[in-house]
Amino acid sequence: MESAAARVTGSLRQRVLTGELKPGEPLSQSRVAAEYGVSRIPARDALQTLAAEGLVDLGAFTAVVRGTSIAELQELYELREAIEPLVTRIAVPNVGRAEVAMMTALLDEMVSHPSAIDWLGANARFHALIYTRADRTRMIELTTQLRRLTDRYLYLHVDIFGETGRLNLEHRRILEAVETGDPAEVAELTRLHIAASHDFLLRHLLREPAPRR
Amino acid sequence: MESAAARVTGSLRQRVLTGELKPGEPLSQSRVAAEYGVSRIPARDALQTLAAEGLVDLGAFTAVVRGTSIAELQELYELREAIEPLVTRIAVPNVGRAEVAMMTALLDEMVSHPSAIDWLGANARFHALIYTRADRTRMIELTTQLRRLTDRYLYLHVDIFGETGRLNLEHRRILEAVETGDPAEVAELTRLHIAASHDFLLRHLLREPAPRR
DNA sequence: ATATGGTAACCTGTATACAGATAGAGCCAT
DNA sequence: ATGGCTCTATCTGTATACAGGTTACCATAT
Repeated sequence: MESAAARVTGSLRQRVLTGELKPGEPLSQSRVAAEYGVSRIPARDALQTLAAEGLVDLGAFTAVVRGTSIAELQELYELREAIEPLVTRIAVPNVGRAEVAMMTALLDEMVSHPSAIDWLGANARFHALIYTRADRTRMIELTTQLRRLTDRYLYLHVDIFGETGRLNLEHRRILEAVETGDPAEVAELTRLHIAASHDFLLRHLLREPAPRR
Repeated sequence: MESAAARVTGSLRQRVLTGELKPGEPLSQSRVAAEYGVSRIPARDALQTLAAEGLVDLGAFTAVVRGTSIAELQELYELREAIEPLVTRIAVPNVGRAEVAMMTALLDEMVSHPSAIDWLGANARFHALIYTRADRTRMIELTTQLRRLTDRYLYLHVDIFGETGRLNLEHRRILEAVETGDPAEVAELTRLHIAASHDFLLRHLLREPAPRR
């Protein structure tokens, strides 16, 4: 069974990620509680969880949907570029046929032009299939969290579909290197893959009017 | 003013870190609440916070003080070795005389043989003085958290004082490189500093009977 | 027009109360 | 004696209630 708090957390997370709840929007415990038909306690739990994930700010007065900034984006990508290649290097020797098969399927799924949310989901699962085999619980948790936060920038500021071609190609290269079984090569491709997304986002953000609040 | 939840969180954190609360010890909301003379809600908040920090496990039935393992230690140090040199490289160009002066004072403090808890505190502040100047909120937060978790292993399993000589020397080298203003050099010295602590802990842990639960 | 003070609406932190879930002790059958 | 079952202690999740604190607005004074 799923607790009310978990349900609210999951729903709010989606709504913040997709931009339905906009940066700066206040999320009071009472209103969240009323909206989901629960009491304030699970609403409060959900907001605390999301705050720990970095999706909302827990101000003194009321919680607000966290804003975005180029400085934060920079920081998030610096972390991803440091950690994901590390996990990759550790994981690749343990990646077997089962994972390769599933990654191939996910690659097809991404090529078949799904919605943005589905594409990003498949993308996350693609990389997760490698990372899981590193057997590093905390690293994987951290990676998931960082990826969620950067994906938010994609949702909010960018139309992905100009780039899926390049991204699909990079994924194919990564998959090939996985099959070859060269950890350092996969790690380096992963780093480049992340750096490319960073550049891509940066180009779009610098073109936008002003960082939304 | 400090909320009841914050007070409980801080106190429990100390008690878990120093080993007064041992790995595996159950922490029920009710007992924590009773012990601190508060209601269950702030106790619950405190346990959630500590769970997010990785100091307790939030099982289905009751929260328990998180255990230690060589695998987790490995993972924590891998992360620290990846992130702290990165923050260092970014921060060093912004470190000024004020920081160097304070770091010198902290170094003296550490040389003067304080208690383990004070030594570790000064040590944390020493490195934090560099990191702060990187202006990377999330990285610093993450670094703080990782350091706390590894410090716990020092408290639980090791008597530091065999090693303070080496550690003080490494700190002095780091400080010198900071004064010279060579980011790459400070970053590398930091990485080695962390790796040395990892090795040190590992040697002691492998000598112990069994990983405590 | 601008500054000031008071008030109402809203929000959080915390306490208390209740229902459902879980673990462990003891009992029963084999 | 042992395996399984039931019962009770305890625990968590959630609802509701209350006591401050904060914000914003409006009326009033300058």
